[in-house]
Amino acid sequence: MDFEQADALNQAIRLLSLRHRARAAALLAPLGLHPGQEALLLELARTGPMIQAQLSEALGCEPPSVTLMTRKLEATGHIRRTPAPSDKRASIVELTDSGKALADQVKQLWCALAEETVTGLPAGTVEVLPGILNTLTGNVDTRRPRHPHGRRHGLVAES
Amino acid sequence: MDFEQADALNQAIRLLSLRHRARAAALLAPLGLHPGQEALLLELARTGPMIQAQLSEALGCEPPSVTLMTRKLEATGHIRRTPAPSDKRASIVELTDSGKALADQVKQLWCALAEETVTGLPAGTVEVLPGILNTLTGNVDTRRPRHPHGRRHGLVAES
DNA sequence: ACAAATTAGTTATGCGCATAACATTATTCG
DNA sequence: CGAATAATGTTATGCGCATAACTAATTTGT
Repeated sequence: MDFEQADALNQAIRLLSLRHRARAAALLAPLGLHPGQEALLLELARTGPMIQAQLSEALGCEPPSVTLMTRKLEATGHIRRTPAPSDKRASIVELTDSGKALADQVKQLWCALAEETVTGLPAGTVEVLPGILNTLTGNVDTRRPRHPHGRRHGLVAES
Repeated sequence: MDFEQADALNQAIRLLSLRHRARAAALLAPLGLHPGQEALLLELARTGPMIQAQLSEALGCEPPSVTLMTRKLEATGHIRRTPAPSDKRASIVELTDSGKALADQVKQLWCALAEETVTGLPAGTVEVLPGILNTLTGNVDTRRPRHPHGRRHGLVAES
């Protein structure tokens, strides 16, 4: 691949990251949220109470980031952290009532943002887009074991 | 669009941002660069000496970000900032020799990263991918001129 | 059983990015 | 002209994200 093509691609990804995040920030600001925090709330809404290590895995960011994010969301009263009885190292994170309400609002915004994002795309593209993006992500994902040519989009839980 | 679809899309964009940036960081680290800085070097290599305001526009980030990034790249000796003779407010930014050499190395990495990123994509997808991503970016870009259509599809108006 | 290795979480630090408030210089216009 | 306005850049501050170094708790292996 020549540099022109490569640069167009990398630049496009970088710009999409910046603008999509900026747009998310603008939408989330009225709710008192910063971009990144919504993902944590949505994950808790989807999966229920969980350990920070699981959050780190689900969100795709490192434990220290989770520590700081949960601390701030706890300070604003949207989540609660309680020590896990079965493991004295771990702390269980869960949504408070205000956190649940906020997550519902985020869901609304999230739909609006997605629709805004894909406006004007060629027919049929919207359906395959998430798959394409996930393929790209998988290709550069260093934290999760690489499946060389594995065609299996495993819906199976890994042991 | 229902929440499942919207979430899949937004989440996919967020994760791609994180992982692509992380992969870029891993590739750039041996060169002593942090992700984001490579874009500045490449822009200077592409366009030649320019004002910080132009860099801000080209990179799609705000002037204070440019101030800090240029300061750090100047400290590491890769760029040079000289006062503009025609405009006492502005400062001209340009690559030093070491900066030019570094930019060339970045170009190599950038090609490798792009190829790695698009591995395994359906035939024909690679060619249209940058265009798709740019469409998405344009749809959520608040700093650029609004969509050519007068029609505003956004659900949240920013007065 | 107990030392070694792993795992959960935190603290410290640094970068890129943002907004807000500000100083300085250019430009526009009454 | 001179005053209002716009543009360039900086400082201060804050968030998300990262890595490195650390503590404390749990699991493993012999």
